[in-house]
This record gives sequence, C-alpha cells and structure tokens, in this order.
Amino acid sequence: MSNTDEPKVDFSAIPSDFIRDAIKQDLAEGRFSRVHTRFPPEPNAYLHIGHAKAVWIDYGIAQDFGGLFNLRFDDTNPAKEEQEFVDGIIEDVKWLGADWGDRLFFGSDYFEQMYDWALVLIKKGSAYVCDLSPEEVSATRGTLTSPGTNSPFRDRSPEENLDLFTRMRAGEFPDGSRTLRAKIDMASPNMNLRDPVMYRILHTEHHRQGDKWCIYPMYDWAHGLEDSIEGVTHSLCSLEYVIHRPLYDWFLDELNIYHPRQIEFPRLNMTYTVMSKRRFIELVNGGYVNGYDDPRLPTLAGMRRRGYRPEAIKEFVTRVGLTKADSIIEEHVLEDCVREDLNKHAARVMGVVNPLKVVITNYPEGQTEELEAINNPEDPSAGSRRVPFSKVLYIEKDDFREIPPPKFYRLTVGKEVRLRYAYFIICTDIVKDANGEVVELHCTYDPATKGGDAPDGRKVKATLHWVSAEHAVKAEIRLYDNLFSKPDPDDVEEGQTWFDNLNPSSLVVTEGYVEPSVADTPVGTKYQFERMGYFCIDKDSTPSRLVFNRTATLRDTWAKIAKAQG
RNA sequence: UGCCGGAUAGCUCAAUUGGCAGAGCGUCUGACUCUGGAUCAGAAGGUUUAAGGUUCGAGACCUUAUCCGGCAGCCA
Repeated sequence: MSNTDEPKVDFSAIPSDFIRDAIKQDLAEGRFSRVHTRFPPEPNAYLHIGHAKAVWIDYGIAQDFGGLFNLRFDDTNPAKEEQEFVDGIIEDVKWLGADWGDRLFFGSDYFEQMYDWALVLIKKGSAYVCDLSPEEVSATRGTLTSPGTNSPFRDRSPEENLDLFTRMRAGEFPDGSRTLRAKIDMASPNMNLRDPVMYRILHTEHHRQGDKWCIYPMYDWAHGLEDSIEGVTHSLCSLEYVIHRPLYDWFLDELNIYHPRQIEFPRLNMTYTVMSKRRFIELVNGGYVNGYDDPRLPTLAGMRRRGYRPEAIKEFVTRVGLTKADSIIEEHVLEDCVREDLNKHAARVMGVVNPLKVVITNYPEGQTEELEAINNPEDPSAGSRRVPFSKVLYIEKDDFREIPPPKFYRLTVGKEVRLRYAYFIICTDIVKDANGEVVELHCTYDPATKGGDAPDGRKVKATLHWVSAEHAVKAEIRLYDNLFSKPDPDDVEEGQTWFDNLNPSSLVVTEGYVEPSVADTPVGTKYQFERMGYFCIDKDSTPSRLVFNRTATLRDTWAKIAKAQG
C-alpha cells in the first residue's frame, strides 16, 4: 500500500548508462514527468545491425522507464524514399522485437502543421524566402574557419516573405529557385546555424502524400517538430547530430512549443564488414552479393536469412553497451552471441557437409535399423528422434586422414572411433581414385557397441557424425564467411579500393547430405549440424531441393590446433 | 588559424556525490564429456593518452598538449 499519489519508478532497477542517467536526472528534477522515445528511420534503405542498436536504445529505454515508444518514418525527402522500404523497415523492427503498438507515425503527415509553424516564424521575422541558387548559398556560407555573408534577401519584409512562401507552396516556382531560410547568424562558428534552409522546392511525388506538396521541409526543421507533436520526451539520435542540437533547440524555442530533449549516441561499427547504404548498393549492383538480404550483409534481412535470431542481436547490442565514445566492435562478438543463442534453441541433427563414402563391410546387406538420437542436450523437453543406419554411410571428409597429423583423434586406418548414437567402427581399407584421392573407406563395426557404448568399457577418442547413404537427403549447403578479409575494409594499398578487400571465400557452396528428419521442415528452421555448426533452411529451397545456410560454425578447437601446427 | 565530441586491459564497457581500477568477449592453462562443441576451474593482461594543477586522496575536477571522430547538401 502506497501513500503517494503517483507510483514512483524504481530507478535503481534501471541499468546505468549516460543516457539513462540523464533521463533519471530529468525525471528527478522535474524537467519531464514521463519517458517517450521514438525510432525515426528514413524509408530510403533496408535496416542494418547499426539500426538494431538504435532500436534497442529507443525501445529499451521506453520499456525500462515504463514509457511510450513510437515508430516514426522520417519521410521528408520524396526523392529518396519508397513504400518498399517502409514495408521492409516495419518487418525488420517487428522482427527485432520492438513493439510500437498502434504508435506508427509518418513525419509527412505533419506537413500542414509544419507549414503553419513556418508561417509563424516568417511573421515574427525569424525566417525569410531566399532567391539564392544552391551554388550561391554554398558560396556565401563561409568555411569552417571563416564566417559567411548575409543573403541579399535576408531583410525582406514579413509580408513579402509570406507572399513568396505561399506561392512557393502553390507551385509557382521551379525546383531550386527559392528556399525558406531561418534567420539566425551567418557568422556562427556552428555551420548549421548559418541561416539553414527550412524548405526547398521539389516538384516530386511523395510515396505517401502524392503530389499534394511541392515544398518539403529539411531534416533540421522537421525533426524537432515531429518529436514535439508526438510528445516525445527524449529524442535519441546518433553522434553526427550533436552539432545540430543547437538548431533543434532554436526552432522549438522560436516557436515556443513543447520541447523534447535531444541526446546523441555513437553509431555501431563492426570489423570485417561495411555499414552504409551506399556500400550495400555498390555491393548489390556490382554482383558481389545477391541482394539486400544476402546472408553476408549486416542488414537485418540478411542476418534473418542467415539464421540469426533477434534474441542474439539484442544480446549483442546489450554487450556492446552505451557510451559516448566511437567504437568498432569485433565481429566475433556477434558470432558468439549467435552461438550462445542457437546452442539453446537449435535442434541437433546430423549433416555431412563434405561427404566421404563409408562401407561397413561386416554389416548385413539390405538391413536398416533406427537409432535413437537426442534432439537437444541443452533442452531435455526437445525429446529424441530416430535416425536410420545401414551398410553404406557418409561421414565428413575432414574426419578421415590417411596420414594423421599429431593429436588427430578422428578416423584413420586401424583406429577405432564412434559413430554418434550408433556403433564403434574401425577403418580397415581405403579406396582411391585415379588421382590417388581417397574416395571410399571400408570399415568394420562392433555390434556390441550399439547405441554408442562399449559393454567392455573401452573408450574411443572421437565421435563422428554420419548419415545413411540410402536414407539421407541431398542438400546444397552454403558456407558463409566474412565478406571482407581485413578487419577494416578501407585498409587498402596504394591504388586499391575496398573492393580489393572482398573475401573471395565469403561464400562456398557444397553438396552435402542431411539426415531424413529435416526433409519437410519450413524455410528458416534452425539446426545444429552436430560438430559442424548452425544451419538454417534457406528460402531458395524447393520441395525437391533443400538449401542450407551456415549461420555460424561451432567453436573449433581442432581448427586452432591445426593452425598452430601449420 | 574555427566549432563540437571522445580517449580506462587485445576488443567492448564498469568504477556511488573524488576513496583498494573491475566485468564480458578474446588469449593461455587445466578438468570433464557419446559434438575436439557446450560446460566448469584457473591464469596472464593496466604508468586510466601525456604533462602540470586542486586535494589527505584524482580514472573522475581544473589547465595545457597529443591523437581520433564529426561539421561547410536545397540529404537524413
């Protein structure tokens, strides 16, 4: 039972970072009495993992403080935006797990209100119509170290400005001929304050507003108004907008309307990849990747297709943390999050990526038996399944060595290993092709070891995965690796470009075999191929042809040993 | 020669109002195992960018320097 009128949020339960701390202080000192955030993408591209960070900052903070969260499209530039991206972004944000309820908004829906507010500024002499060309505006802006010069149109009367601005809206003037500018200070050390453009003329159809408008608001003018209209308390954006904050504040103050607080955080960067729309386009158009949902791209669509679960992405974003410092996250951190997540949620199955035929010479011809296999040792409720075993099998090529290197525990002539859930086998003979390559193994099995345990208690060093040749399902398996071979794709020699750092082995396709239990599962189903990694069924699969994407390998101690041996 | 940020372990981040510099990942050891996975245990790893100042006491506050990033679209 509480004696206070309003329930107080327990701040101590809310994690600490510079943004949450600032919000706690705002609440404690009464600047705001509630928390309301928004995620404001421009619908001009698909979202990538950097956006996932922003989503989880915005949505996570709203959740932590028991506040509201809006999904708002910042669609103020019709030249760049498309409905396709609106739909894609909605799908991506939903997939991530951020819930905006019915709070889905479009900046363009506020154009009328923004126009009215522009009139207010014109009337009080804080904005003017400028006839300078884009080139002239640029030339009179000054430089980083020298002030700009005033526009000759700066001192037009409010009446003239009103007339001109009204006619701009009415469509009397061609693109680029005039702008509405805020009258601030052409000598400001902050370039953004040197009479920034508020409206430009654009006779372009808007994906949502059609041809209703031919003047469109600029970001700086629009964004704070959108936040204000929606009652956002904390407008969280990336660091590049720090320098825009004085302008954000200036417009709101000039209008004397509800004033949210902008706080900036750094963008996410990751090694071995690129994170910009422009580069995604170049990669796609150049045929280096197969579309925006290519599993090698850090787009949310790509990661979803690769088999990442949104839970892994959330964990990643959490691990990255939130500070004011720019940083580059190592790619393996994401991979580790993906493994940790899939380890708990992916059913285990046996799949052979690079098959090597094995004949069990002492196994009865034509016999098949079903052996019990555990679906997920991490999750007893996942139960078990039956896997068919017969005389001819496939094992992984890498699991056999004619001449084993030191510490190689797997199969070689004369050595006994276990076939998982099946039998102990010993390799007796090898069959080679004309090139001297091993193409088939002859082995014998010990019937007493059925299920995988020897009654006499003898041990084997290795357990191999396998499939029955007669029962296995053939599958295309796509093995993905980093898109770039250097941590920083821009780390290039003289005369080279970042394209030269593309990893030629970022996609390797093999023909493998998987156990029959996976045959009829839907696209997106995630498995762990025992000892090989995590795989999911790709959308390219057809009823007659399974296609798997490798989401991630398992941590491979042997690979490390092998590498150390050279 | 401008303005605004930032700098703590290899990486990402912690460190109550100034009070013994910690964690996760990575690395290395070891244990265990019907996945050489998972798991568990342990270890190494720091002149907190530098110099000065305030203070009984500074990663934190002040000054200066260095390095890194952002800013001169009618993009967002």
